[in-house]
Amino acid sequence: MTSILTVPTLDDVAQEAGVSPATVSRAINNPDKVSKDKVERIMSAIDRLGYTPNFGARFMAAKRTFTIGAIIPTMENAIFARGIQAFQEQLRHHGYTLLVSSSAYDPETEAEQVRALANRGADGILLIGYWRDQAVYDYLQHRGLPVLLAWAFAANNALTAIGFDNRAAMYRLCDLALSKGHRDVAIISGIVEGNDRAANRLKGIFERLRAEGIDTDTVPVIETPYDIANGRDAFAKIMAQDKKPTVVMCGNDVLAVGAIQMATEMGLSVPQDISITGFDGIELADIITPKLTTVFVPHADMGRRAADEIVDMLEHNKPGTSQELESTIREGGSLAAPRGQDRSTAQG
Amino acid sequence: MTSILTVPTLDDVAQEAGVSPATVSRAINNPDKVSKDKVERIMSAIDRLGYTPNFGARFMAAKRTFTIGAIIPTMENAIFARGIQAFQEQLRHHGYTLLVSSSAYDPETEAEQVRALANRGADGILLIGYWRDQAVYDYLQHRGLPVLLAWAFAANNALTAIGFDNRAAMYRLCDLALSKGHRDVAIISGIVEGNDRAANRLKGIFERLRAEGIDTDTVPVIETPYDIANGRDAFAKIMAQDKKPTVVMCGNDVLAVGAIQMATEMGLSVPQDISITGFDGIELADIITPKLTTVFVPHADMGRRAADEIVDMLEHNKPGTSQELESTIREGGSLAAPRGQDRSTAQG
DNA sequence: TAAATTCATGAAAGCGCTTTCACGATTTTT
DNA sequence: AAAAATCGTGAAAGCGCTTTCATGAATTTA
Repeated sequence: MTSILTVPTLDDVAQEAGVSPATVSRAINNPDKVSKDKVERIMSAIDRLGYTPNFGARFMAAKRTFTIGAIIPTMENAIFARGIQAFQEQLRHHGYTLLVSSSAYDPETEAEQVRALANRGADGILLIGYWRDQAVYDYLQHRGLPVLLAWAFAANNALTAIGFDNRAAMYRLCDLALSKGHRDVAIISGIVEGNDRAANRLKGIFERLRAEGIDTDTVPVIETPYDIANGRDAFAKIMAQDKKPTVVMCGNDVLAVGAIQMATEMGLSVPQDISITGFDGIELADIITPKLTTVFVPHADMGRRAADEIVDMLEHNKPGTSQELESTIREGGSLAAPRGQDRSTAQG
Repeated sequence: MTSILTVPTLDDVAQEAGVSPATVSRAINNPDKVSKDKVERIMSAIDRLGYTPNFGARFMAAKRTFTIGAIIPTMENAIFARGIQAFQEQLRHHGYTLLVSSSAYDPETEAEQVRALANRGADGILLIGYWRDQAVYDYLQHRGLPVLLAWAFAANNALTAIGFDNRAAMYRLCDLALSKGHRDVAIISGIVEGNDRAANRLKGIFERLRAEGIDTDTVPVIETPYDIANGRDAFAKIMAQDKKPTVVMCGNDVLAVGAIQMATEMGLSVPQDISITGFDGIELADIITPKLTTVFVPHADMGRRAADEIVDMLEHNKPGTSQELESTIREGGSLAAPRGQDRSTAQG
């Protein structure tokens, strides 16, 4: 047993191995710059002492931490939990550590956390989506910190991003709804302000509806934070109005699940009485009855690729290349032709 | 605009404010030890320069980081995601930062991450459950790092823990099943090795069954990692055997959801043909049809309390006091009297 | 009013590491 | 065999902060 509460330092290792501290440092970081026998002696000394390098000191001296910071809106949504889990695992393979924090969708908190991560020596930062105060991007650039954006992809944006086109995906889903014969659409959207993903999903629906000649000003839209309970409330509110929709398109699966629950409780059967769609393709979508018709996004894959990409950016000190991922529509059964409408002849 | 890629240091602030670095440091950490006017001058200099203290340097000099490390098995299970989210938020209120990593239920990974967190200067560490190599505890003690355990509570254990009694909770749930008339029980358990929560849940069932005079050696038990797909497979396997149970008790909700899905696919209706129970009380439990009869655990509350407790331990440098939380049974409808058994006269 | 405290401040040491520079020993080249 | 290049190593500086210690000024006590 070693002495109590004395953490061995690099100098201790040097002494134990009978070499200079410089050599120990090299043995750890550049073993090929040190003679075989000394490396061995040093390694055994390290084992004997139970030495592990002090992170703070290392950071101070080397300015590198092999740490990536990530700020996500919340861990409570499975899409981020899964994506970040994959991100972390892949990062580990590259020898990097992940520092996560969640901003609870609050821009101020996010900005603060960006600073915190920078000061903790994050070598690079992963953020969700594009929209945020320019000051944040300025700060990051000022500190020379590479940023990678995830969960979104916009073709003509200079920032490196890895994700999918929320607008196009929702456009396609809306297209599917129209093709089944729906013309009366209502929307339960996430909060759009400061959230380009939510905004683009909404935009995707609107664009498709307009292309169909539908006046989007008459389309009921409820904007509410992503939460099952909010999905329930919003659905109830929508169905309380005079003009009832035949399909309710939701900004994500969480809202859609709430909507389905409420529909069921109201005695409406989905999709016979009302169709409901989601977005994300999380587990919930597959467990609810009926299964959700939703946009499936490869979250874990995105996390993995994001890890590869940001490490690549760091190691080669290059800007990074954006990647667009495929999202696919998964038909679960919550979307069908509206009442009195034959699926095969679907056309308004 | 400040110069490119030059992060301001404390010395820069000192110069800008016309005071010594020592005074700046004091103004930041002990403002009452510095004259009013200088504090003001320093603060404005800090703002002007956009200074934020370097974490590594601070850690080196002060040996405190106001950082808590947490290692959870996985972020993919909502129980940890929610608990940790609450833990982090509460920690933030206390002025602490959270560093999370997940071990994927691998003891080696966990041990490694404990070291990593220690070297990053975590002031304290949160771990899940009791069971792990004594070497980990020794290491932690050697480094003088306070540990708090969560998601488990054992009355006569010296380690500070905040959680609930998995064994007793499962005992009660099993009791409920027996009281409905079930005698033929099968179990889908999580992997028990190295997981005291899983082990105790299993133990709780066994104890209750033995108290009823049931030979637990004849009870089918499948041990499998927590995963919906595994729950499905396990259920199928159980129902493929000659002796069919009337109730399948699952180690957590995730397994139970898989079991229900498979039961439904096999054409069995739950709970008429077969009863299924869960554990945890996550969202999924409420969304599946039928809703799960499960043990509800106040995960977010546990996270919040854990934050309070570990901060208290740190600030007052005291051992900390364990807290037992209440878990409650929530009847969802997936557990009912077995076929041909009247609920009111339930008795085998 | 003189002596004793208290207070605000700065100089400087040191936290544990990496890395530049210098140097002698070894190897390669001519 | 001499000159040039390469290699392994150690001394020492420095990263950005906190904190002890010393000092002179302001305040309190006797």
